[in-house]
Amino acid sequence: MRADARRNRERITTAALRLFAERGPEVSMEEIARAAGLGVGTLYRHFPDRRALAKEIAAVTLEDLLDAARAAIARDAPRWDVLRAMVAQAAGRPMSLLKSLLEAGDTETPRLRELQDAYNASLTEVVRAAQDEGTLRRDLSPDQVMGLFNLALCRPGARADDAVVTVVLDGLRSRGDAAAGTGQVRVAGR
Amino acid sequence: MRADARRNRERITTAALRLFAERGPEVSMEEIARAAGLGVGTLYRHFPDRRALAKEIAAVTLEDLLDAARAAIARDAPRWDVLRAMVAQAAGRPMSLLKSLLEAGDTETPRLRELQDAYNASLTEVVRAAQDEGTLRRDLSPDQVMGLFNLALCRPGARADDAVVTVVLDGLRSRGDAAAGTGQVRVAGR
Amino acid sequence: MRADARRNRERITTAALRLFAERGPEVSMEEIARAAGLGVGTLYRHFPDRRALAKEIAAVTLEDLLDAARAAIARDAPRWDVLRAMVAQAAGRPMSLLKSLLEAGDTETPRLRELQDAYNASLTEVVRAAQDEGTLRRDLSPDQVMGLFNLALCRPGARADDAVVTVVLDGLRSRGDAAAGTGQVRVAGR
Amino acid sequence: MRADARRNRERITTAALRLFAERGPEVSMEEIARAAGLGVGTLYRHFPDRRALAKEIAAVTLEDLLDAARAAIARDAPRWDVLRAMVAQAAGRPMSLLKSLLEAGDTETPRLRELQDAYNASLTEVVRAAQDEGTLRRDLSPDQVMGLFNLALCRPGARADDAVVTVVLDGLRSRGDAAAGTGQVRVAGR
DNA sequence: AATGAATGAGACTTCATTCAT
DNA sequence: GATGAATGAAGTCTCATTCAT
Repeated sequence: MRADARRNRERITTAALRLFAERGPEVSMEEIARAAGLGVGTLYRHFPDRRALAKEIAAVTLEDLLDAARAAIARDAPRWDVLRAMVAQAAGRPMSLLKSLLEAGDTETPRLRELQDAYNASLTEVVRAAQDEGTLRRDLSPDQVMGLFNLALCRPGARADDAVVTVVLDGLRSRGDAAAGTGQVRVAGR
Repeated sequence: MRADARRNRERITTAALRLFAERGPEVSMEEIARAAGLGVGTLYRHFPDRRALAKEIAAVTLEDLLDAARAAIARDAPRWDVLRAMVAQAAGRPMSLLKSLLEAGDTETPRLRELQDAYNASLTEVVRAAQDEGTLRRDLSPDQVMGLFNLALCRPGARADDAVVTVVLDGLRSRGDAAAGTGQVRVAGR
Repeated sequence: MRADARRNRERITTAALRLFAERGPEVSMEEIARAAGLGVGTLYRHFPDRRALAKEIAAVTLEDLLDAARAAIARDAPRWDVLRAMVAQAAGRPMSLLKSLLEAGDTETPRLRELQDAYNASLTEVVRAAQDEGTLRRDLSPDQVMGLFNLALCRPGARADDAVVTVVLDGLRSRGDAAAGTGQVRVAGR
Repeated sequence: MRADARRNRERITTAALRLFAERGPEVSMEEIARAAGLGVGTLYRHFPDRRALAKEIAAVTLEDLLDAARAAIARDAPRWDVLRAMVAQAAGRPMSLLKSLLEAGDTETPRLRELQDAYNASLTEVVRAAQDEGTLRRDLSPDQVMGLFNLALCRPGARADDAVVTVVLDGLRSRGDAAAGTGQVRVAGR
């Protein structure tokens, strides 16, 4: 691939990443192209159709999250903190895109599936460990935890420390844990 | 209104209620008509435009929720249980429609506004009482609680006792409360 | 035909006459029915379709005009005055409907055709006589005079003595005629 | 703008100009597109909506008329002849479109408004001068003259020398003028 | 027979996708 | 290879016409 082609592809994914994150999964192709400073034609040269672009963005996002997750996992810290880090990482990403792709249930995209599997595997690992260390409640499967993360983060303007995330994290905390619920939600005047 | 017209109006609202709940606020008029076993024209005879239908469905939903909320409030039970009942009532309703209408910010529909205000008032009342009785965490405003409910329930297939709702409710529970977190999430195989 | 049926038919034609005259040939069937205080169904019972109603209104109008024309013709007055009377009669009638039907060129409606023929015959008679008496310019066919009348009158709010009618009549006046152009147009401030 | 785009835009305006002139202001976008040999989408790329197309056609028409009017005004000829030239220019143009836009009363389109004002100014100038030179009857305001022109020309197939135009012009001629009414209408067999 | 509800074709418009330049 | 113009299917809405009550 030529240098300019690579540059264009990059511009597209950057623009799409931002727009999908800021405005949800329904942004028009025209708009993405405009934000990338390119014509639609170029967009379609790089991605055969809208789904392909969406999947690419999803994949890139998952790769990033996976890298960050692995880094967090490698650290010598309570698994609960690793979980929190994974949530923090996901804030500001196009999670609603991930979710809508997941809901659409596309079984034919190996790369995406692999990434999802890998991410799920990492998450599962952390979830199990956190459950073992007694910080994460035991009655949830990793998938369900994933669902809750998605939920907490699939909002425009989601931040890692806002009320929703805090409450969800507290809800995930093990009940027997005395240290639970130390996070305080800032009461905002709407 | 003639018997057949009433019957058809009912069919329309039933179909719309279901489709908006199952598939979100973007279902097409054509599809709603089809689901009701009617032509599009009939839809438009009963509701001048898409917004009107959406508002009607929203209003009906809010009325139901409000009735149920008032009934629950009237009962002699812990306010926490009232909150739970309100959440339970909302499951399976077109909450995402409510949300999108709220976001669209239509100030010109008195009935809807009144219902929203009344519902908010009820919720606020319960929230404050639950915070007073020490079951609901004190660092959240009623609006934030509302936001969390919306979040927990604006999903296709949301159920009153699924993992998401359970975790969110637990996250809302006051930390000092020894009885907290008794609810068990069923571990589902995805 | 029963008495109430006749009454309804009358209501319809009255309403249609007025609406076609005031608002042109595009009024909706619904609106005509409403103005008549009836349901659309009743309208369609009396007139198989929109064209039929339009033709009926056109026919009624032509009949009226024809009666008035014949009365005027019978009088002992200059033929020019008869012409003017015919124009005056036509003001406030649904002339644009007549025109649009004429343009649509429906050859299959005997009654309408007969009426048009009869009216044309009367007009032709008057036109020829006026041309003979030297008041109407000689370079126009009766059809063209008819066209000009239509033109002068196919306006919402056309009145028998407004600027347009005056100018058209003056333009029709024979040039050699010393008495021509006595009519003064009121200069309106728009 | 690319060559093909310009060509297509031209095709659209040409087709629209013709259809609006021949069939009035209500032609469908579909039909205009078909007449231009293009898809509807292309129409909408060039003109955001129906009104925009209509305004463009109106503006182009007014520009043409204004140019021709100014050229005629600049000539050393009786103002009456200038008036006639202005009428002649307008024949075959989509005057009914102009009229309907005027009636719709769009105050938000500066260009169109300027053109209308400029054209009205030119016409007013010529009308006053013709009244001063004694050829145009004095009992009409420029607006009324404009109204008569519209009337004479808002017909499908209006031609500069047909019976209607001739009669209207003769009706506008000053009565004291001995030379009046020299124009002969061709008697058509319709 | 009267009513007005139901129908569906057609109008306007948007946007994912294809294709000429 | 890039561009943005062209396409047409699909969505919302209207209205002439049909039909159940």
